[in-house]
Amino acid sequence: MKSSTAPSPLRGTQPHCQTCSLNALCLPLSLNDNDMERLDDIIRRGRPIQKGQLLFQQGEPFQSVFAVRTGALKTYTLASNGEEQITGFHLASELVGLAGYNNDFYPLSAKALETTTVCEIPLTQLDELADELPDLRKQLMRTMGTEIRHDQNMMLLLSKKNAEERVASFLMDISTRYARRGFSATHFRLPMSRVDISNHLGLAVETISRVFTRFQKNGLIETQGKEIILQDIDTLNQLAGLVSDDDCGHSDSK
Amino acid sequence: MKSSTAPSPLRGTQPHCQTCSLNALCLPLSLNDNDMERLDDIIRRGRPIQKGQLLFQQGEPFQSVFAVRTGALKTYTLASNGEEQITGFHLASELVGLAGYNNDFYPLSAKALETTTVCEIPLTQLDELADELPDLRKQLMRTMGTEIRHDQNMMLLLSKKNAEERVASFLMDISTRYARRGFSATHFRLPMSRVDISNHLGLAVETISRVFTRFQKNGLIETQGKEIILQDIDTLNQLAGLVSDDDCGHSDSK
DNA sequence: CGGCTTGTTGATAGTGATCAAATTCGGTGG
DNA sequence: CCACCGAATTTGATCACTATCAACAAGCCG
Repeated sequence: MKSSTAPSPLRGTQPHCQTCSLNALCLPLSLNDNDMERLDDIIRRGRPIQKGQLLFQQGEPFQSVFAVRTGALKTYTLASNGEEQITGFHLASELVGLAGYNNDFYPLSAKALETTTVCEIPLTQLDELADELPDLRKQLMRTMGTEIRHDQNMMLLLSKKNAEERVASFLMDISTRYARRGFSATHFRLPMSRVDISNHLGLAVETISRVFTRFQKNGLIETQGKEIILQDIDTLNQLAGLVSDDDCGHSDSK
Repeated sequence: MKSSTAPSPLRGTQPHCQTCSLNALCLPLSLNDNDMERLDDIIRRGRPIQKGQLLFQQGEPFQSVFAVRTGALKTYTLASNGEEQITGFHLASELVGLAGYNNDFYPLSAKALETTTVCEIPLTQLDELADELPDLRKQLMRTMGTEIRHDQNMMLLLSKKNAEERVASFLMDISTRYARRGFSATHFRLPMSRVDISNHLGLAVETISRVFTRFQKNGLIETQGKEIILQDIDTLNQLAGLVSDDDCGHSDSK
């Protein structure tokens, strides 16, 4: 049995899944103590990644999956003409890289939006463990299923929503994810730049800026640089036409 | 060992994975004979679905995953305002429904584009089998990974490409998938309507129609209703800015 | 053959992109 | 602590792509 002899959160201290405050949200979710320890054994914790640094790059050999411990990442794909599309932002406890499963090479790149620490999970070992721990297998597939639903919601957003609806959807998405982590759902800091937001939402930067100011004039939000306060969640939700990520529109409709 | 006593393709004949011409593309891929038989045992083959019929509907209890045997399906999600976004078309051998994994309810609907037969795989049994057959588990995860990459390519298309590029991408995607099934890559029949295409690509029907005629004038394609001939694949590919679904942009770029 | 759905073509308009410029922010060094 | 520089953001003016509206043609099926 491992003992955590160093309770101080100093750099160099190796944390473990068992004591990680995120284990109820992260991959260990639903694993029993024994299984969690086996997962913990294959995880590598490296030094922090600085803002702007790449965690992995499209085309590199696909070797590991990552879980964000602190900080935030963006993942993006490159079109052959060089244009990039940000496919997602990843906050603490979220898994990055599973999109590449079945590929010898990463099909996307991941870059740190701020100083970020991650747990690295080597693919070969994760793969072996997935065959031995049914709960882990299920959790991996659940994570992939969630990713698919998220991406399909993004397709809907990109193909059917106008600029205001996109921004509202985006804000509510981030809000929900912060709330799930125990942070305020109405007052938070956006870790990404306006350019990143515009890229992700398929809009021009200028449009993001204009919608933000319009929302502010209408009393929906309050912004101060990257700090943001959601003042009228109901209207934002309505604008977003949002269906929360988990109920997937299951309702009495029709 | 099962024997196929009825070689005639009459209705009512129950085919099996072992003898299915699609087993090299479908879920049984990479399973050995023994494993394939166990998978085959849990599969149900029902009567054909007629054009326009629903295979399952968003919000219904999530009970089964399906593999298309013949025909074609579209899957789509509904926004809360009722607008629908077609997230994908599914041809023979392709799996439908995995996007809902981890959900108690289907997060999307599936409708037949033409008379279609499917293999139904009950989720609980598939789930059990996935824990017993490592190859099946890997294949399921590969399928989900492919779906994620496909959806992320769609995000790029919807957010960065103009009308002509979208249509070219679409045509090349369909072409590639037919070719993989042994059909012509240049001469095929689109199973979906123009409206479906426009919805999927985030364009108006009229725009689809106009791009088709423009392509025809420029000698890129030849159309006759749903029949289509690709006459200049190189230019189409270039327009698509396409990166084939499997190499995911791995190249010497940069 | 007639009614209805699907697809095509034309004219116009609107949303958001693009170009240009001003302003603020963030970090750095004096 | 403040001045300064480059980057990020905001604001304004104009343009373009594609949506929308309208009408027509062509399949499709009873």
